[in-house]
Amino acid sequence: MRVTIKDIAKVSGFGIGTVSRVLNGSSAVSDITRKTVLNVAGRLNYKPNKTAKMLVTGQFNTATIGIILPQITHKFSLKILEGIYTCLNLRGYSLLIFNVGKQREEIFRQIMYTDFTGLLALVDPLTENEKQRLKEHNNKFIYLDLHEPGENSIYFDNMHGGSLAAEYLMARECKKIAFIGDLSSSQQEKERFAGFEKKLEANNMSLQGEYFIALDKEVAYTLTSDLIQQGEIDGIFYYCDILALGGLKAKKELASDIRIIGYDDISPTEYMNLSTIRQDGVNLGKLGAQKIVDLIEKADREDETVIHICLEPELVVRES
Amino acid sequence: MRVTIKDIAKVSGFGIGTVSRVLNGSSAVSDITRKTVLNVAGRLNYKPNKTAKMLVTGQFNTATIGIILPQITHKFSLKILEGIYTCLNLRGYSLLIFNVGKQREEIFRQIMYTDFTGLLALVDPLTENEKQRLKEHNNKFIYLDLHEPGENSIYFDNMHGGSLAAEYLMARECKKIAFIGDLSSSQQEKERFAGFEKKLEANNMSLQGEYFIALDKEVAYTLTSDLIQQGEIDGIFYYCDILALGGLKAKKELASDIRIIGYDDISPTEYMNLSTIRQDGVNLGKLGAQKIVDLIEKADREDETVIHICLEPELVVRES
DNA sequence: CTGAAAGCGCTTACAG
DNA sequence: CTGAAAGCGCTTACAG
Repeated sequence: MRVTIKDIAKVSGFGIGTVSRVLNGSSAVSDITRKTVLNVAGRLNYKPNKTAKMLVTGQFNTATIGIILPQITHKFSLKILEGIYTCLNLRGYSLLIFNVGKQREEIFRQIMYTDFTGLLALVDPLTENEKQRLKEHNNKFIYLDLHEPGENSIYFDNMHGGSLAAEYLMARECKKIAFIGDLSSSQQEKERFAGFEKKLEANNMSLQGEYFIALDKEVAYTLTSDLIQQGEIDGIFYYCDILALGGLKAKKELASDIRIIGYDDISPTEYMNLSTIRQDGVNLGKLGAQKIVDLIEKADREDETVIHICLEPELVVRES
Repeated sequence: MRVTIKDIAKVSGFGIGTVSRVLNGSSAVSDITRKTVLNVAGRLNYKPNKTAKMLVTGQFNTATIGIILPQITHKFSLKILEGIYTCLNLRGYSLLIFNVGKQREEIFRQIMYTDFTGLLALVDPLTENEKQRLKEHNNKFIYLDLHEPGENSIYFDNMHGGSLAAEYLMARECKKIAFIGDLSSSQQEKERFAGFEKKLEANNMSLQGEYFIALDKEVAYTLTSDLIQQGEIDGIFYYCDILALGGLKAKKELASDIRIIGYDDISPTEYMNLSTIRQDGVNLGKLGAQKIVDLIEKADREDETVIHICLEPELVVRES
């Protein structure tokens, strides 16, 4: 199979101890020995086994936090990642982003064999089986931007965010209000929608339309154009800024006085003067990193309180 | 020190084989044994040593690419990261982002003890010593967004980018041109500046001012305001969009007809109608990931050609 | 169902 | 300067 120092020893005629010494560049080896061994190692295409090296030198404790991050493409995920990274850097931890392209089972197999110390799971809930396996191996984990009773979770109050959006629209005299979401049907979306609808109903208004489309600016643009031209709608709440930005384009092009509001406050939103519900993703990431590190470093204590931190979003009023 | 299965065996009275069996949830153990062992393990706060487990089960080959990423906060770095992540996901690799907050030496110590297979180094050149250590351990690496003769590098043609910026300004009748850079004095900046200045000189023009400021929108805003009010400058090339966005704000507020151009084409740039030199960061990241994986997977072959890929930036003309 | 033993690939005193 | 041996913490046939 893989070539080991044993093979090098055999081929070169030296003992494994000597081979090890030259490979580590340590002092006491004769020049000729060094050359022969290095030569053989090269010919055999030797690659040291770091695992064995770690075991014998006792260099574990790699101080690594793993994260499961489904959609790095989404700007908002990147904010969370930025927060995590920043905090971890300060605390002296590296960050291992698990491959999510693989089958879920494959990820977990990998996790179980990786010497990381804590896990941050974003967005996607873990199955009972997965949680079980993590716990068996004494791996701490925290949900980020997602919550579940009984599990460590740090998340945003999406219900409240949804209700803020409803208030924004109602305060601007909108009477015929619609919701445009995406197809993910995530916990976040469900809650934003629920909070939104509930607030509307509390004010004796009912939703005039709800649409679930691909998470794509252009699709949102087209849909919004249609809606404006049909004239049945005068206010729209978009599940997130990506969609709202498409809507804003339609609103501008048609010079419509429809009111619209997005969610997240990602980078272009401010520049575009789009009203939105801001979530502090960087802060969520920082908090998550901080808590997981705390959890690990204080792991001895029997402090079994479940972490549940709910961050409040904030209405940002601009000119949309 | 750390508690091992040996300790559990001693305390519980069972052999280490049995302890191992219950810890792995494997079949053949009596219920009472399982309970006792689990109990002892719990009391002793046992944590399995993954390194040993890996060694014995032969589960190395963690398929992990490491990266050294100095400034994740910079939007452009995030684009590269996005590209890397996307490609790695497809190829079945995980991504380990090394802690850069630590001392450099500490990072390398960590790298040497981490079972990753390839390294992508962004922006910051490695020292001779560091390169040496990587090579000794047969770790492949590629520079990203940075180049160095003799080392694998994938990077942008910053000289050309600088000259494109000069052409943009000259084509718009600017006669008194300035450059605003940041304090990093990075390879990127030097080359953009050099390309810019050279192109100016080739057209018998000379730079009317060069300023090096903090990488901060507000600082760029203030400086640009001053420059506009002094009236000595009619065209500015900014090292990157972050700075140019500050300049754009000043231009708009003062309704100046000064011409400005940035670099990178990060997300808000398009929305703000700022002209810029676009670099495809996502693509750079993808290419880097692809090449490092190729390098690893074909490591046996004696294909020692140094990789040097230079990506061309592109002028994006908008209304600034 | 359980214990003793061999072994994963490497390092490092210890003799010589 | 070099070899033989012990050991890192764990798993897994092999007997019993």
